[in-house]
Amino acid sequence: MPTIREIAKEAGVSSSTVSIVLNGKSEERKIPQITQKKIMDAARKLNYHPNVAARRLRIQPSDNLIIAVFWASDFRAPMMVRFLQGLQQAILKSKKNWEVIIHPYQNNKLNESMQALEMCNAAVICNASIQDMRFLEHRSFPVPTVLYNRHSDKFCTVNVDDNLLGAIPAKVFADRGHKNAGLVVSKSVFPGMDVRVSSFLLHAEKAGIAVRQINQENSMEGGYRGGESLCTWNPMPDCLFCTSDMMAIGAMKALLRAGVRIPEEMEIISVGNGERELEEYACVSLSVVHLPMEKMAEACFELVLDLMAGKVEPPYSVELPVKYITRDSCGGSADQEDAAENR
Amino acid sequence: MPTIREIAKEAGVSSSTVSIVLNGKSEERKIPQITQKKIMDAARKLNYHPNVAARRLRIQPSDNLIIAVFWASDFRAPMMVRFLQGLQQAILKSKKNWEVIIHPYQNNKLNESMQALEMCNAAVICNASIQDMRFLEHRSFPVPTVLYNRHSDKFCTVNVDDNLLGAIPAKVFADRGHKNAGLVVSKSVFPGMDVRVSSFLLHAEKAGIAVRQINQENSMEGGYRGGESLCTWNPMPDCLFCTSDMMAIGAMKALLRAGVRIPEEMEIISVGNGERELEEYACVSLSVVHLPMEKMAEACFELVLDLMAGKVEPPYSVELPVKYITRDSCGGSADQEDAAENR
DNA sequence: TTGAAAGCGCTAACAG
DNA sequence: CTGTTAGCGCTTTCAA
Repeated sequence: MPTIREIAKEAGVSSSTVSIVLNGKSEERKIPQITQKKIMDAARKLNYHPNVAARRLRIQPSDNLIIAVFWASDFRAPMMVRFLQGLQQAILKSKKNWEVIIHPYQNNKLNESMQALEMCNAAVICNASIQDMRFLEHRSFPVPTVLYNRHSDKFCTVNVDDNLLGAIPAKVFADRGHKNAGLVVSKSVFPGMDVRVSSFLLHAEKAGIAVRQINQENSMEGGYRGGESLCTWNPMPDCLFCTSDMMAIGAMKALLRAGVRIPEEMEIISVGNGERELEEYACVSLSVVHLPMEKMAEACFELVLDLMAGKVEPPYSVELPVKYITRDSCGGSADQEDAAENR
Repeated sequence: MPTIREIAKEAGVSSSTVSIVLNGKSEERKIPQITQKKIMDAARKLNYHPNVAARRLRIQPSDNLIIAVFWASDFRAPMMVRFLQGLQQAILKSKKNWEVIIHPYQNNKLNESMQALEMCNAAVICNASIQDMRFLEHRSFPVPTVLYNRHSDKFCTVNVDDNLLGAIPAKVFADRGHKNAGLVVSKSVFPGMDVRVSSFLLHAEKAGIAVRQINQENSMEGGYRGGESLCTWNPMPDCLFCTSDMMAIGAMKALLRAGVRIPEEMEIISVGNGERELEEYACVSLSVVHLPMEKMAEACFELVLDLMAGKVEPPYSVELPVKYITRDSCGGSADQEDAAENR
């Protein structure tokens, strides 16, 4: 990367003149057109880009702190919104001046994004894949860092009980007398997901519920395909557990379209990882095991603060409770009539 | 903000020792516990936070460029996801090393977030309110900047034709013989929204369509309330235009619950500002005037590149076409049977 | 109208 | 084990 001095040499002027021109202050400093042009040409020729760190160091602006959130820019991107909301809340509560920057990264390529770490005062790393985790464990970190929804014996982390996330729906289905469950899952991208699934399978088995599993993409379309294949089974299951809201909504659409009545003929529970409204305003409002992402974000932030204050030493893990939210798609306490009308 | 040197003075050591300890390299450099403790205590006492710009300047890591996206962290947050996808696409195409950081900011408080501008090589500012725009117009910018979905005679901008966004649904309704329309809108947060609404009103009037307007919050809940009040009208409208997907989906739920058949008794068109799947997998798939956010993001990025290469001078505006997407909620070319089944 | 020089806060090489 | 020192790239006086 060329510096301002190289531009100066190329243009045959001093570096301060270059700085003036490049910052658009030619007028007030009365730099003649010819000089300006020489400089601009040189800058273009050398493909100059200002070094932002140097500029900032010099300008030395505000004294607020920067927290970076690393988030995978794949199918999980939509969930960033809930996390962000929680984080903003926590920051407001703290009454301190924190700026948030979100750094989207490619799955398995967290290592390529690490330069951003060096420009912040604290970091929360989310969605790390197994490979990304391996990278993280082997790296020394210049800033206080918290991991979201992962386990580590090097970092501070914030988690939920993945076992419960699978056990609760199994128990609800058992309590409601179901014996034949469908399970629509997406490809596991971190160990916790496997835990959820195997926990569901385990508790279903214990309760004498037969389970058949469908693997699909984590999207409404994937869920729709899952729902379609569910319809071809004989006998059809009488209940369905999906590991994401997206898939549940897709599956619901496929089932309704095939004439399956929800919840009368098929009760559905999902892992509540999407926006609340998405669940509430689904064709049939969706019963979920709520993943408290906003609360988790708050916990991440508090952990960062504690880490910085030396109140906590890594590794230290916070685990938040999950809760089952009953809506129309399974056990809806509200009027079943409404649910029927909604089909 | 205290510096490393102040810590050093406080602890009675040199600044390099402080640097070593604070970077967790005490072991390899064999700094004794006592010294470590002195330093840590001093740092804590003075509430030390490293200056990230200085660190970065020194470390001088990768040579990739940083583009910052400023996005309002309110009800518009979910739309960030689509923008981001488009941006990532554009970056991939460019074959250059760009890192994206998203900087969420509070509506009307863009000015407080501007320090982030100084740490990036380019910026796209989105969702600026009128007040934010006023601030922007009066400020000189150190980095190439593009405005998303706004008009300016200072900046480069990327837009759609807001007139069309209102005119198209009016025309579709007219062509389909409707005479009585509902209009659910959220509070205007930038002039373009007013243009969309007044354009719809204008073209509806021209076509002899009576319109009644409901103002609601931009959310599914707001849409639901809008749908509820629609049901109380006499006569009920036979078509509905919503200025956002969220509201349309909420309204649809209210209407279906009230027993209104969609599209037979009520055709719905929305401004397609949400995720495609959300529209496709709504109870009745949603016809929309598609807002090409991904394409707009790409255009923003290309404009940034052109700006940096000197191929373009601000102000320069790019306008992208919008297109009407027919789905079941209005004129669904597909089988009406399916639509009926979905109720 | 332009250049020389100081210095932002930090890290790392090297010297003690 | 710890301190001295150079310098990252930039902006901004101040002097010429």
